[in-house]
Amino acid sequence: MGQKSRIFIVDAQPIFCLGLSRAIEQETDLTVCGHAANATEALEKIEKLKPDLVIIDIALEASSGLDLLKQIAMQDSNPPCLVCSALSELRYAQRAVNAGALGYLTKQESVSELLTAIHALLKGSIHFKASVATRFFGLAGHDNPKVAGNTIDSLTQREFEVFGLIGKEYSVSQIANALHVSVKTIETHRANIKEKLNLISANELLIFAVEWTKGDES
Amino acid sequence: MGQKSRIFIVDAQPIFCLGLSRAIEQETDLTVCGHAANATEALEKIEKLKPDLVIIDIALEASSGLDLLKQIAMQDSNPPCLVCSALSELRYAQRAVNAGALGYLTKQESVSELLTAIHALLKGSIHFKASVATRFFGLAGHDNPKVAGNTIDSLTQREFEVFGLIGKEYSVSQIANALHVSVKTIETHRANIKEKLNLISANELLIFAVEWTKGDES
DNA sequence: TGAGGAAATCAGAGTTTTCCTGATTGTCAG
DNA sequence: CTGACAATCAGGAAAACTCTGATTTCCTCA
Repeated sequence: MGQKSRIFIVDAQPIFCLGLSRAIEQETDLTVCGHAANATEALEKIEKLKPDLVIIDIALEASSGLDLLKQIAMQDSNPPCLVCSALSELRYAQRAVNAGALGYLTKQESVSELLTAIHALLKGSIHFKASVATRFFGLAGHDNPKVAGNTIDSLTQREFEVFGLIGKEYSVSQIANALHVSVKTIETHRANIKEKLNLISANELLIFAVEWTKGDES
Repeated sequence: MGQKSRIFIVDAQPIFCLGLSRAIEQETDLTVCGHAANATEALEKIEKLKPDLVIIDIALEASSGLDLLKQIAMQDSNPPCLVCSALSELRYAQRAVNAGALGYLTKQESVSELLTAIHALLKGSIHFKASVATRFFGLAGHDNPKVAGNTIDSLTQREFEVFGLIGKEYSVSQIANALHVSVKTIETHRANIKEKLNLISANELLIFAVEWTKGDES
């Protein structure tokens, strides 16, 4: 087999990083070529080291891993990226994919599952849980019309405003008041947003909006 | 020195567990005597193994690490417990202390910081960040009554169950169904929970509960 | 031992939100 | 000028929320 595949890790938790490194180094065909705890450090080192795969957490310090994913995608060497996060894949997998990730793994997953995902991405395929795949990509069924197009980006200007206010925990009536329109209008916007984001209940929408708003500034 | 101090790990993330083990085993005076991913498994093994120290995550699968802390405190051998969680210490440290923890470490902390905390607890002292200590225990000042007062710990058994289900995004009727009681009962519980946690709206309650429960889901 | 309190259960009634079904107006591209 | 899309709004039924109560059971403690 000769050459080992070189993996770069981006994670803000040193202890988790250590575990990840050990799990990878146990494999005969894999090695860790470096790691970083934040986006800027990661971009520099990835540019220089040109790894075969990047494992990246969404929750970094001072920035979102989603932004980092987009920036990596714009680099000359564009290595496949596997997201490994404690955050629920039902809420983040699709955003990760839109940012350029080819796989999503929760930190609750076992070491063997991790290695399976790594090898899948190195062979050029993708890795997601079945639950995520069926819900967002319609892989279980047959036809998948609008598919992955349903993200924040597909929201209209007004819908995005409403979405932002939901994320700030505004009630429907408060939003209507803030935007000087009818409550009914806001209800329609909310329904459209849910449709576009594949969200089922109002509670899901609230949580998604709050998390999105939070992960965007901190 | 002879005997190594034996440490038991309770964490639902296998990869993090691995990192923790490696960090501990690197020390000449420490060893890992076992680990568990959930509360029941942890209680059994701790009873049997009688470790010198337990490192425990708050976000376990299907149950809270806080309950586990309380149950450990009721065992014959009552080993010191160090909480190591991704959740903010400003928000959860006090609850951990009330449940019996002697230290709180975030997963963002370095390996050396981890080892410092472990050695502190093994020597019989406690380990908290200065920011936590001053805020909750008044160590900078003088008097400390019951501090911040309204926490999760003030919830009754039933209220806590409801709180947990809210965090799993159950609707009111779903909770009523799951617990085999009237919707009205759940509404009362929710009102009481809001009162105790100083939450104003149902949305606030939902978000707080989800934040709390985060990590338990898959 | 019995009075008080906390926990858990539920009801009535009014308000708000949710979730369907629609509809109207304007804008802009082909 | 037509069709697609964005933004606005309505009606109505069901669910959830909020408030003010009430009952029962169980435990404590004076």
